Amino acid sequence: MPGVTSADVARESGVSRTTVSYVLNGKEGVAISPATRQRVREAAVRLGYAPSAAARTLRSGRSDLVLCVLPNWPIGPVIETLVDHLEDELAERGLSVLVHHGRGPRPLAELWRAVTPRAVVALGPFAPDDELAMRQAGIQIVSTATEDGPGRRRVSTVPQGHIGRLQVRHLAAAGHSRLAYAAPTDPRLVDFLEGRLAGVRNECADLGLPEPVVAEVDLEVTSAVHALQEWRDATPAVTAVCAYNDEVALAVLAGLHALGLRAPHDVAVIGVDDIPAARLAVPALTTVTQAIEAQARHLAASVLAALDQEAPLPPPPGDAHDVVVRDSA
Amino acid sequence: MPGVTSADVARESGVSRTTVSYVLNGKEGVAISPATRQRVREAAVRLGYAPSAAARTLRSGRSDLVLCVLPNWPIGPVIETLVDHLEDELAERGLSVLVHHGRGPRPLAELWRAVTPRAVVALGPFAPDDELAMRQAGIQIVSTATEDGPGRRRVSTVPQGHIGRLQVRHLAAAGHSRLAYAAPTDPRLVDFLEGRLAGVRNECADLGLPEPVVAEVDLEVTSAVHALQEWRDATPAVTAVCAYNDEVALAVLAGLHALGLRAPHDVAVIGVDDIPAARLAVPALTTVTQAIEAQARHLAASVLAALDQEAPLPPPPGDAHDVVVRDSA
DNA sequence: CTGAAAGCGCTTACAG
DNA sequence: CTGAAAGCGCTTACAG
Repeated sequence: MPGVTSADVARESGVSRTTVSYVLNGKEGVAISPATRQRVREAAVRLGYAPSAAARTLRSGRSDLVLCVLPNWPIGPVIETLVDHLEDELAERGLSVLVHHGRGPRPLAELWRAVTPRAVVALGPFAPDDELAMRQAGIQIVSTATEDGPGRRRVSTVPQGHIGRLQVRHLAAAGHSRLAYAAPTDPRLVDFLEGRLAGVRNECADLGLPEPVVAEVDLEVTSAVHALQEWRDATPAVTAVCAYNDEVALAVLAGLHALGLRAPHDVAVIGVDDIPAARLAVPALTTVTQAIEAQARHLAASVLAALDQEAPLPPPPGDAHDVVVRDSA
Repeated sequence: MPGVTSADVARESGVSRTTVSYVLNGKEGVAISPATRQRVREAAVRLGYAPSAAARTLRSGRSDLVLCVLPNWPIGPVIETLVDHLEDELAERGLSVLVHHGRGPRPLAELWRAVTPRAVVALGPFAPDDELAMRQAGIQIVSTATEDGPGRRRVSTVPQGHIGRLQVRHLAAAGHSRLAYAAPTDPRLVDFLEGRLAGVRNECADLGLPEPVVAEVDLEVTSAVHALQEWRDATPAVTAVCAYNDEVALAVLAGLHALGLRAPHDVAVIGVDDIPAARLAVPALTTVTQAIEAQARHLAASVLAALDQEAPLPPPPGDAHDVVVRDSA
């Protein structure tokens, strides 16, 4: 039986729909006898009444949904954790988070129209068309993208460059001067790659180190072996590698092993993310972690600020990164 | 300006809302002059008209949304891929997939009421209350859970036991007879653990091998070292390990290395999932893969079948698993 | 203290 | 070929 309505509850408890609505929504300032309230609530429970969100949304013009649009790159445990925390944070404010894996060429339009979200959290860029249309529909957009569009609230841009700088700083402190960068081959990662690599280059420049040698490394041992040979042949030879992320770093480690070399003795390696496999690598992988919880909290606060209209944006989370020193560098 | 309505389009193009609706929805059987159709469509575009999903849902009682509820366990790349494929498949039928990370203690109720989905895909079990309520609301439930509730369409139950059997079969074929099982410590994985471990036990029994020795291994080297010592001290000593998944297998490999032992010479190891790090391990990890695309296709077909009412359930995907033989076993 | 009524935006019999 | 009207379920001024 799809559909117990407020009218059913009203009939069952002998009051009007108005009263049902007042009681169930805890409307302040309306004096309704405790007995009536009780009766209505019991009837609602007995009947298994659930208000229609569609009707509610139609009436009020807004839902309690936050749409989180994931970008077109591999998600991984970091984003997963971020989304989890975001859900927790927003749930406390009565907002439900729905995630859309924005892969493929499908337009977002159908989706956000279908859910009428209060806000959209974009964990990556999306089409300007979509963005404009959402704005027009009064949907708040909270974006981590780097560009600060017209009216867009730029928020907690994860400073990719900072990650690269941290890698270099750690390596330089350990006495390395000739660095390489192991870039991923997945084209979807290009935005992040550019940010992190720029950080690496800039930090090298600031420290007076030579330009890092860049090579692509996919998640195969042979690929890493090729890159390592190239790096070892450079003059002066590379002694340390910044990897785009832990998986790429794992590949470099595997390549090292295949060549009979050892980290950090022959070549030091540092990754990014601290995935579970990082501490299990041989040698255990030194890596840069991201303070995901802090970022999630900030993201949640930004969403709330966007909804509370002119509330000020929360300050960005402090240094959200840290180096976990293990054995590989 | 939130809200261009069909009335605006009607006014702009000089027709009634009825006609607007007919034209924009491509209603068959109604003869509307091409000129009018054209005019309406242009007006809609010019005004940037977007039909209100809330109104539509209220009217028709159903949306084009499929809610995918993720369970309370760590997601990982396998589920991620599954969801991606599911989205692609269903998008082709005009259905949008929304994912909810069903973690934490929050009830699902608010959520599914808020989106009024056509169907809910449950990648894990959920509370009987929620399930009953959804049924009553006319929402189709497609579940991969093992129990076949009243009226629930059980679907593509991923045969966890089969995974365990494959692991044992591979190890036995390589000449191992005394096996161990490396179980994860995350309590959220207990359902899967039980299924896989039962498969391991049953296959051992069927093959006439002794009971496998079970120990918990978390994602730390020390934990794996302890387990390995226990296994090596058993009589007869363990010569091969089935790991719950690749991450646990990686931990066992790390433990082996810490003890100065080698796989598969001293102890063979086989995982499950074929995560990217598996092929990068030293030695490269032998593992069981799941044919995710086939499972996603089947899941999508099941959803479609559930919506098309009495359409027959698609046949379950064939043997959806395979052993990827690398160096560790 | 409580109810009748309007209206959110849409679709769809039903009349012309 | 096209329009007036009803109704999906809700909330909320406005009257009593």
